[in-house]
Amino acid sequence: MSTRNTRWFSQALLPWYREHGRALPWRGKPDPYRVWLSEVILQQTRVDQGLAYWQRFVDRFPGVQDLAAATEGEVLKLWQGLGYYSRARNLLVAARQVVRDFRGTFPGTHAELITLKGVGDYTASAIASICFGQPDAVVDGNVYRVLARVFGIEIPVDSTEGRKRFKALAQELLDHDHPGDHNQAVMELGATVCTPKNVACLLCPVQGRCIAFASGRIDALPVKKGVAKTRDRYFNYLHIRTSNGLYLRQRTGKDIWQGLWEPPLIESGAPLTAKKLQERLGPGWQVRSRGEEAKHVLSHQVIRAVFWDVTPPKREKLDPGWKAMDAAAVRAVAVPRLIEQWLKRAGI
DNA sequence: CACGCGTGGTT
DNA sequence: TAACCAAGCGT
Repeated sequence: MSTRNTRWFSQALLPWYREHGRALPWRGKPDPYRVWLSEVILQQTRVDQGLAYWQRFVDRFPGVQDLAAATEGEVLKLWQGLGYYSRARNLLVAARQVVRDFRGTFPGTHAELITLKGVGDYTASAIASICFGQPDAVVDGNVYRVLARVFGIEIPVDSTEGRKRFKALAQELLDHDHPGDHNQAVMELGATVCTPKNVACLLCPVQGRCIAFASGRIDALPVKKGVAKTRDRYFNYLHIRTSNGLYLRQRTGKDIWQGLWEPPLIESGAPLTAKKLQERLGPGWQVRSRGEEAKHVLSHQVIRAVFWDVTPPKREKLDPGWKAMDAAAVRAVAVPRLIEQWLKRAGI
């Protein structure tokens, strides 16, 4: 049990936050449903990117019961373009958990909140502190950066030891009288002042006690072990359009874009020539033209996609998982950005 | 517990 | 440009 003085941190941060914190729509009167929605949307996502999505979800699903009654397809469609689609699938699962397990009312403790799918330690702490005044400190990327700099901590934040130490420090610093504002203040400082690059130390309320600032180590903190390298993948999409419409199929399995729709896909270990594709498809298929190539960069993959214009053999039984869709049907299903952009360019 | 999961902004 | 990073989570 540390007895060092930690009060100054919150005492400097809270007034700054109340004057400079952004007026985000879920602040003010914090309704757990709206806060939960914002927290899930903002996982690994910037406020600027997530804000419009939050508004769409609140408009379409004003309460957790409304969301619980939705289909996965509709939730994915509303989520389209935001990435990390497991968040959308888990969002629906969690909404149904709240209705079934908690009679439609969000639970108010960390232990109960964390039972919800897609709600981990961070999100449970955020909801518990912001909506229910519980003394649970949040630790996100902002908190790692702020604490590493202010306290001059060189332990890698992406290590088991680091996660443990930063969590303990954040909990020690937490203002128990204002846990929600305190948590949001640290994150807001990290998002707007104590940023990864272009740090605004001159505007920082704790500059006077910041070890990294005093020792000129702002750019060296926080320490990270490193990121996993990316792999290249080659996607050959089959553009098949008949009088029945455009053929799409839904992605399944553990791969990317689970639950989203795309044209029939042949993945290869290297770029494919028209002849090679023809061999893969088999007799009767016509490879009419090689469409544009699109480079799509994900966090751990680089996808090089080619859209091939092909015609299946007459009277050939196509894969039953391939669905012929008219324009309205295509617009109604969720597609990855890569496919969304192709559809747009192709005028579909 | 190390890894995989999207997209977009910034440098 | 390639690299880095963002209000993390599930497995």
